[in-house]
Amino acid sequence: MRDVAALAGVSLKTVSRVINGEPNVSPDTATRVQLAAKRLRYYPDVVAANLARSDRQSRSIALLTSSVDNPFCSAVFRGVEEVARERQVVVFTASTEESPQTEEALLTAFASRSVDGIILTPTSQDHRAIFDRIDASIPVVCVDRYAPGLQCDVVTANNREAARAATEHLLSHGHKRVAIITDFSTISTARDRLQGYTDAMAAAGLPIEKDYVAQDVNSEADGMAALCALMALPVPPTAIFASQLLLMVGALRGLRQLGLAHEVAIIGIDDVRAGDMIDPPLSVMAQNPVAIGRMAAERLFARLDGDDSPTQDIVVEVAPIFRGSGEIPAPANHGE
Amino acid sequence: MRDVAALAGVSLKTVSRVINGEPNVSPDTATRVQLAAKRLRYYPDVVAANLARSDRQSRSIALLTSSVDNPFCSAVFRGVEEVARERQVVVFTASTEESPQTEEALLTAFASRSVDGIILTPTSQDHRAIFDRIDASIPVVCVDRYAPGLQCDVVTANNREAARAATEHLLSHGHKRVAIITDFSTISTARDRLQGYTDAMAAAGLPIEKDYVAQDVNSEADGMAALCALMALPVPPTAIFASQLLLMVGALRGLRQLGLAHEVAIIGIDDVRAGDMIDPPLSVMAQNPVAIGRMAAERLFARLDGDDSPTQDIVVEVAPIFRGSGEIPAPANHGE
DNA sequence: CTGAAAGCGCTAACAA
DNA sequence: TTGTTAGCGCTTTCAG
Repeated sequence: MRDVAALAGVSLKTVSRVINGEPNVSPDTATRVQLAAKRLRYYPDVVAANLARSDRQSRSIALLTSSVDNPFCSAVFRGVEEVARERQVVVFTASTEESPQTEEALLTAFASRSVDGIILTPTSQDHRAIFDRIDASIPVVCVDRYAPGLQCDVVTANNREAARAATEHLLSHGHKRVAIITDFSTISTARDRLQGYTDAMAAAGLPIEKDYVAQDVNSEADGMAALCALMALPVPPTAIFASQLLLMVGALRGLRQLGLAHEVAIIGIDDVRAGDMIDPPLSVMAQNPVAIGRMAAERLFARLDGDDSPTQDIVVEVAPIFRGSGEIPAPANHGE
Repeated sequence: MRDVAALAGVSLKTVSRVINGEPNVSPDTATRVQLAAKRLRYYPDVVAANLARSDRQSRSIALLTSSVDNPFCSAVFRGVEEVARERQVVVFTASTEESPQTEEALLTAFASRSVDGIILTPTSQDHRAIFDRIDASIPVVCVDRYAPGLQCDVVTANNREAARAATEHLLSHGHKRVAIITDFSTISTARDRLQGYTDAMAAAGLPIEKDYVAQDVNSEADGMAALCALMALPVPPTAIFASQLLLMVGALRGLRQLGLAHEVAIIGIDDVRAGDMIDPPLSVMAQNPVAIGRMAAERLFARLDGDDSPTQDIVVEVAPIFRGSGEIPAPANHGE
């Protein structure tokens, strides 16, 4: 920058003005500076500029999800990226692996880099300690889940209702023995979905069999294992509600392996690529993760723009897609 | 930091020393500083620190892929993230959308943020202009594809061989009319795969029918459209090689819609989640995108560590997974 | 072992 | 319209 100023025969401040398109620069001074910058291949250092700038915006945000590799998370990322790009904001991304320690380390790392805001899929049960540090200064928006003790905007799917509708759908096909396979109960999403399942069962006057509730299942492999355990029960379920994409895939693989893929009904949450071509075609309650990501980013930018209204809980509806796997009827001799 | 120094009754430099764990600080001065830092909830600003530091490392890298939402890309990201995290380096990610303009804008944005290095899935055909700016200062590693005129480390799959093997596999099941559906020919990966297809056809003494080469197909929807066009030919192909994940899914959907999913053989590149449960089960040449991402990151960090050996071309082998869709034999009356 | 001064690349506030 | 001075939060250099 010094060199540019020298070559153009102006002061540093004038260069700064030209670079930033500030007014009050004579056109020919401006062109002289631009030429000099071009010749010297000068590009401003936005990091240094942001350090000096009084509003101290870094024009960067951080997105923390459970794994960048997870299709739901990367679709959320997609939505976030779209709105960030419109605002010329870049985004750091990292995976928490559902580990509170990793989450805290990442949060600290990004806060130290003075990101303007954070979009978080919270892992920890208690974020107080972390947010003692971040809270005041950096706006946070939670996405997909909320966190106890964390007062911030939240964007989630209507998990409870989606789970209720999914379960009810199974019940409407004559099933009475409906099992649920669900994620870590530390995750609000999993708790809400379990609640929706419970709601539907209660509404139908059916008891909740403890054996039919497979909790803390968190991977495709575990989903398959959980399914096998369910089917090995003395009185196995006739329908399965898999409360997460990976669990659905794992469970269905289990059913196929047991030769039950066309006997036992299964419905999941989140759509899978090519889910229509799977045998049997997947019935799912489809979230719209890109929209969820967009909304979270919009909320974050609103905060950055000075919105200090009370925190919002944005709930996004979930769309049923019934393709077959969830419409397998209960066996005729269901009376046992 | 000033406040910490004041509270601890020491100079700025001493605080800096304690924070960075530099030697030559008496233990009790150190604890005094640490206590003060804790009390004041002081956390260093790593951005400002990096600005002042002579080596000027930002401990950040950028990853540019076609879309963060693409399963191949996010798996690469996963690999990159794993090795970046080991080094306490954060990563910016962004999608180029296969647009050279977007790519250039992102490259400039990240260079202006002085990332230490860049991992890139190149879109442009000519990167000279961009790299005039970046080349000297910021190491770049290409991943998945290489770019003409770009002298840098590259990590790709063995695309040509994978395509050759896939095509040969179809030929070995008696097919003679084998079509290829492939991506933009500006993409090196697509060109190499087309070459592999050509290799296999030539080795079998078969001509390349222009009509059987569907190029510049770049989405699931377009893949389906391309498939339908192929099957509408007077003499349609009996086997399809889909040179990319999304194209395979689109093409298969087309076959299913035409009721030909069990008549026409199809083999793809890249595995799809639940590909084993699709009807028919997918035969694919599976890349290992996480490994590719890891290797790219390792190469980048080697450069950052001062490795100035000649640029490397790392080629990763592709693993065949034959599950059914690629083993459908040619029809008996294949004579004409 | 510790501190004072200078400066990283840039912008803010004010002056000319 | 332009330039000067100070300073962002930190590290460096060199002197104590």
